[in-house]
Amino acid sequence: MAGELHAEYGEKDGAELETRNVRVKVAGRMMTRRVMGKASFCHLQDMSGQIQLYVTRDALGEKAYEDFKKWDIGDILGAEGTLFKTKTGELSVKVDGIRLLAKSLRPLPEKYHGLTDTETRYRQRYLDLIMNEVARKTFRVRTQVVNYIRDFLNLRQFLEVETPMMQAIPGGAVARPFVTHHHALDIQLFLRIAPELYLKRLIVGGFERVYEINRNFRNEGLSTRHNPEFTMLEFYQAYADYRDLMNLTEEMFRGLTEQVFGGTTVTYLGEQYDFGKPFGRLTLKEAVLRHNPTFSAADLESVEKLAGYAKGLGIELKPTYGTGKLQLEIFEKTVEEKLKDPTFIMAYPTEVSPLARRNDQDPSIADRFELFIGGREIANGFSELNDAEDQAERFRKQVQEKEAGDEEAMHFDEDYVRALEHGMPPTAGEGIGIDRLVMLFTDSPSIRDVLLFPHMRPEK
RNA sequence: GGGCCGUUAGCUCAGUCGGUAGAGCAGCUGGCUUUUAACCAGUUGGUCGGCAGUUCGAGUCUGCCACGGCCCA
Repeated sequence: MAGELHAEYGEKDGAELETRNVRVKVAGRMMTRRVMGKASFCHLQDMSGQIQLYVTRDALGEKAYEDFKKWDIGDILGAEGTLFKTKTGELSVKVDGIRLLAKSLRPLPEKYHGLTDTETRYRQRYLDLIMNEVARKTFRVRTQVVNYIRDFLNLRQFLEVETPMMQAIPGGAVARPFVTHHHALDIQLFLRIAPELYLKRLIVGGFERVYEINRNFRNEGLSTRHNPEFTMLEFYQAYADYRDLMNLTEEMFRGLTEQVFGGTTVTYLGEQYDFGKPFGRLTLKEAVLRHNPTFSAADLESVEKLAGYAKGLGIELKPTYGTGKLQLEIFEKTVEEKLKDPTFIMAYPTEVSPLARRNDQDPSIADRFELFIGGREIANGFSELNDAEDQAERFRKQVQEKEAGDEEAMHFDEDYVRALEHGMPPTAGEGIGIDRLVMLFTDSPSIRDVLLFPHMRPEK
């Protein structure tokens, strides 16, 4: 491959290459071509990079050279010959055999400006990958990130598992699902919005450390941060609590930056984030008070005060909202985007955390955290609710909200409650949005930049 | 869902006041044995996103629609 040749011979000088007479075979797509009568140069591109070919009539013969001149940029060629350096010092192959392996019937985008039209880049990703090094780099980093996370968890005795993508009861998150139908069973099925309830069934089953990296589907609008299908990591560790996971997350992210960047500084959209220093940690209420100086701690416990304040912020309110939901709404409106450096927000209201364990001292809050970086939610974790009766009660509350018209509220999952009745050890679990994480690590402004085939409206 | 911007040759883009649609690259023909945005000469290529309207005349003005981008919800 081209990259290997540059790595091995790029530093050698021309005289040394000539005496060693290194024979090589290369294959790839012809990206450039410069014909000068009886001799030509072109570049072949493969997965590892590019290598220049020097193609001459003298080395190939009249017939083969005439054929070569008819081939187009974009064609896929195989060539063999010996390595040498041109007078400008570029490692090249002096070709004595060349073949057309696949014909390109359509012209490639223009070589200088390349392909910049965003719509074409997303719809015809193959062209984007052929033309843009930045796109190739982005998807390599994506794989690197996922590989690192797998290694990190595998090393700590987590077991990677796969749980149903098609579920009769969509659970584990607050979101509107996609609906489909199973003909043979004649039942309605939902594409999963989260794997959470299945992974915790595995904890009940004795797999005390499990994780899954896979797709979730949510029937929502599209934006620079939302795609209907997206990739989540969820992991669960028995005999751990949410604080253990905060520490684990911090360690994982710090290691990840070192792996991807060789340091702990991440630049995203022109701003720098330091993953080397300890991540910030404060409770949701502390965060709200800090960014809303006119608001007092007592106000945070008053529905009237909260609702009045929220209304002033232009937040749309529903009569079912309690203090917890109102606190969260105010937090999202006034604090979230300001959390630039990695920051854990802790102690979420139980009201908005239907699967999380209540705090032992204050049952109105849950032992839960979210991690924010660059003003965006990256991770969500908590000590899991393992009290079957409390869980049944919270499902009932969700069903009431669903009946009141909230399409995103949860269903009652009887089998999940039954599993909890068999006893689930104290467990902490966490979800990390892989796409948003990759956006951060590839300096991508849109989620579409980190999805190989983002969802688009059909062309016609 | 709302607002703003965009859509002209395969690609990247011009197009003045409403008056016969242009350039570079790619393609095609010819020349050129160390080029690299190769070069030189010649040349082909258009449902100007779609449909209506105004006008003697619309790429250009107006309306509606489609797709995309950004911002907001």
